[in-house]
Amino acid sequence: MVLARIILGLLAIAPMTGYDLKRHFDSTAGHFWTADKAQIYRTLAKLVADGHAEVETVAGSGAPDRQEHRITAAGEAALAEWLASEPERQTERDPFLARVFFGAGLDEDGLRSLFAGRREAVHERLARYEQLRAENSATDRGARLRLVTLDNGIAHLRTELAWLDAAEEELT
Amino acid sequence: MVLARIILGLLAIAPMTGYDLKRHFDSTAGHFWTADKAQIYRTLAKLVADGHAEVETVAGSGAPDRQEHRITAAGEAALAEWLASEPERQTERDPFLARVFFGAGLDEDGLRSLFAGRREAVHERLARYEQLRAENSATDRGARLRLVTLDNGIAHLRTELAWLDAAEEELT
DNA sequence: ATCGCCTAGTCGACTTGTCAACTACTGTAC
DNA sequence: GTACAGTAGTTGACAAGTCGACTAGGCGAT
Repeated sequence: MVLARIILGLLAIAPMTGYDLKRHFDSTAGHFWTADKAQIYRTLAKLVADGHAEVETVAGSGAPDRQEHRITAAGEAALAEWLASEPERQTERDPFLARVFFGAGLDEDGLRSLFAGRREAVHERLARYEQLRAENSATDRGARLRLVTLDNGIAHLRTELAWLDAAEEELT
Repeated sequence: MVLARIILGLLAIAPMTGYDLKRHFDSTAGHFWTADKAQIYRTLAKLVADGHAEVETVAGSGAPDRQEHRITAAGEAALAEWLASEPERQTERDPFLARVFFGAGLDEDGLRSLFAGRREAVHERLARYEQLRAENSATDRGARLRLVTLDNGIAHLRTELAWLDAAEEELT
């Protein structure tokens, strides 16, 4: 459900193919949602079946044909309805924290490498987000809202780094 | 897979019933994982089938019988193996941020109530975590590790509140 | 020329997670 | 005296997400 709405939201910004959507989930939308491409294509098919989107096959110039998906009026209504509805409650799920939680079953070295791996992953993500942040500017309200969610990701990654410092300090 | 390991980890701390596990996911483990009770009972059955846990029926005094699950040696080995294995990569999924991302489709009031709802939910969670934090002390390495993950949750919730302030400020 | 990568999309099998209903007993509040 | 909340567990139907393999053409490098 959420994925269908997010795709609808992306289609509302611009018509896209499943491939384009996948790239968005791997970059601009990656800080709040991810999706497998199989799932993306299936969801697109469902959106079309529900009349929330339309397909137009665009002949690819030197590339495969593109199935451009465009949001319909019904789709826009469904999106607006979702936005105004009660937010779904968040389910926290962090396998890294789970490992730390049970870290007693790990020796000092194992724990250290667990933290080191996390640190690296967070740094990588942070670099990507900051790059993205620098590439975009808040031209209108929509862009400003999108940037603000990116700032959320950046803030949390910085918090994670600070926590890593404190945690490693405390567990010495 | 992760849920099975987390349950194994909890059983390694103390033998438990599915009901006990559910309460843990709703409290002490809730900051890094949640689980539906149907899923918990099914996973427990799988752990028993795999020889990672054993069941013992304890007659309930005035209450229903309890199916106490105890980790086996094989289960402990599986848990240790998981802890030492490559961490699964994190999939960020936040429906609230998704809503903000597409917030252009919402009027000022809708956006305000979206933020207000989040703020309230975060406050509530933070209060729960801080309560938990105050109730527990770091007696040994295991307890220290568990508390440190709780601190992670607290740090992120505080960051979220700060971000909410900044975001609302910026979007005025 | 052949290998790997990018674009673009499809399919089947599978795992994981969610929802709602249902059984069954106890203790407490109204 | 009965309605509700808590303990304890089960089941079926679904929805959501993951993985790997497959087709198919184009482009650049070796």
